[in-house]
Amino acid sequence: MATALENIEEKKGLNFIEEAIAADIEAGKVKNSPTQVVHTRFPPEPNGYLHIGHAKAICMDFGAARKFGGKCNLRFDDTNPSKEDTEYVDAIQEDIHWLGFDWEDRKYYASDYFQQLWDLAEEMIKRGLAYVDELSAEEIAAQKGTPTTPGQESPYRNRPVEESLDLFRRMNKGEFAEGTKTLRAKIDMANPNMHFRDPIMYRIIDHPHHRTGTKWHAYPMYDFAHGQSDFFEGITHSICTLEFEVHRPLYNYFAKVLADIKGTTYVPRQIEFNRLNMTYTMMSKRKLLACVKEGLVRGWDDPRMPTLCGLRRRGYTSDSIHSFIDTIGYTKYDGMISIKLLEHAVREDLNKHALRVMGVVDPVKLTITNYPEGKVEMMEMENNPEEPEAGTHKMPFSRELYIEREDFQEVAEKKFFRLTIDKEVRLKSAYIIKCTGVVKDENGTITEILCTYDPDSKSGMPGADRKVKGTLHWVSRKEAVPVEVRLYDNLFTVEDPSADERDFRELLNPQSEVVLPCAYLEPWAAEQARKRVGASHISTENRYYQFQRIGYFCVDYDTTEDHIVFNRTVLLRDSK
RNA sequence: UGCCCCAUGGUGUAAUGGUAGCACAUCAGAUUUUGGUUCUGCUUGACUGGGUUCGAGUCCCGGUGGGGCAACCA
Repeated sequence: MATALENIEEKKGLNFIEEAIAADIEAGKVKNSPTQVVHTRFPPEPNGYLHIGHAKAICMDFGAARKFGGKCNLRFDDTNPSKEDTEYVDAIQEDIHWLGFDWEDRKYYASDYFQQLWDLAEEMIKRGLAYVDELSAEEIAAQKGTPTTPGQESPYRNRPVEESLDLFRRMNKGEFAEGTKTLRAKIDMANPNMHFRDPIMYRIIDHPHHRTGTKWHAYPMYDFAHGQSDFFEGITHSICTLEFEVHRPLYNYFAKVLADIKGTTYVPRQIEFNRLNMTYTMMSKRKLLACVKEGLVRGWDDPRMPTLCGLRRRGYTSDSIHSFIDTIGYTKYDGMISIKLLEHAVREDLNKHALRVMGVVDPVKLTITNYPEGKVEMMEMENNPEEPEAGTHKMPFSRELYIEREDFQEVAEKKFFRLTIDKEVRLKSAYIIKCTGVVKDENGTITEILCTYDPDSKSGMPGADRKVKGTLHWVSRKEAVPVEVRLYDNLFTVEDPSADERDFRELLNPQSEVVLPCAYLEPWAAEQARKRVGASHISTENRYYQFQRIGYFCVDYDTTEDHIVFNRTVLLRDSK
């Protein structure tokens, strides 16, 4: 049988966590664990939707298991019924699958372990390692001390074991009000690590639990649930973010207690990495929830949200998320990642796969005065120059077209090489045209551009080989399909919204979503988009397009047979 | 004024005591029927002071700077 280590093609390229795991394998620690393979877990709290930061954790947890031939469990960390809900449970599973990971038959809940946790707590009381406290939250906070001053012991700290046991059992019968009693670990009120100052293990919560209903009235705290759940599942490596670093000694303390009671030497190991911070983005679930609840965005899956469902709706592919995560890496340095890196990742992926179409977002009419009225030619266009096998499609060309308003300047600035009076420009996949004049309305706004075309310059003909400085995209006015286009930009106007002293609502970018109700799209693309009606949000068929020379766009879920909606995922790189 | 952690170009990340490399960004050029893509090139880096060593980005000590810890949240 191959050892787990041999499953790694190359030991190089491992990040520091994977190196630690490899070392544990080598040291025989993994073999000593219950399942004898590298066993990780992804432990979301079902109190919100997953965001790009969670994707980083998911790739770590599931990725490490995959890399070492081990397993990764999905475990919902549902120890606080007042915040959690099943709505989130379903969404979380969909997002993990979207990223290409699967927990097989290992979907667990911390609430699966409520009984085991309870029994463990009772055992700890019996061993004199825990006691029921009757101080209020304020009192506990007051006697906890501060990071620089030691705390004081609770007057209930040394009460008889039987008394604590009796009170603890009654805490769970609904006999006491919320906040009146807690179970505390008896450790050390003067410890320099605040987490050792008799941490609360259980508190009373009178709120039905999404899975256990009203069976329990006392619920375990994170510190007394997480590591223990890891232990029950035989987790070898419990990987989490840096803010849990100071919890690790307590994690180890509780693990040792449990191992002693069980009479084993196996204990799970917690390792921490830096969480993802990204410019112009906020990861706080609380604030993200506020954006949703206050209607500041279209919902959890608003294309501006950093949530996985939001990014998906925006047009980000699962592959692009993976490549982004790969490039940012895992370290213990708490830095800030530029959102440009994410955009680069999606451009790189979409460049390879998105179908090229013509869409005019801000149209102005263009008339080719020497082109026959009523004539329509079907021009052939490559679906994807990066992928010739993707084939071609046809689009109609006629006397009256729309081009992009910004592609014309009456008086061209120095580096402008698009359309201007008396100059030639190429209409992509069609003819070379020359501007002869413009028509303006009473306000001086251009309403029509007049051109002539060179009949010998049709794409593919020898006359088309002439060098012209610019190439424009266009659509035929009569055949073009009006579509709604939603242009997206950063949700926030400042690089680091969470560091700003202003309320995050004041930092929202008013231009983060600009809806253009009437952009024009070539008919073939509209036809493709209609195939998306009724498609699942996860499916990728016919979803991603490049509007040539503008950016990448994807069909939005709001699309119906007669109302097509596109989201702008990201602009093309622009070296103008 | 306690405890824990961190420090490599503008940003992020490699190296495992032996030539500081990669990606993104930036800038310049070539190619291009997308000002896209692709290709080429340039510029820019070890927080600081000691120590160990033939040799230190890497190990040790002291500073400095940053992050975390005082929810009955996770």
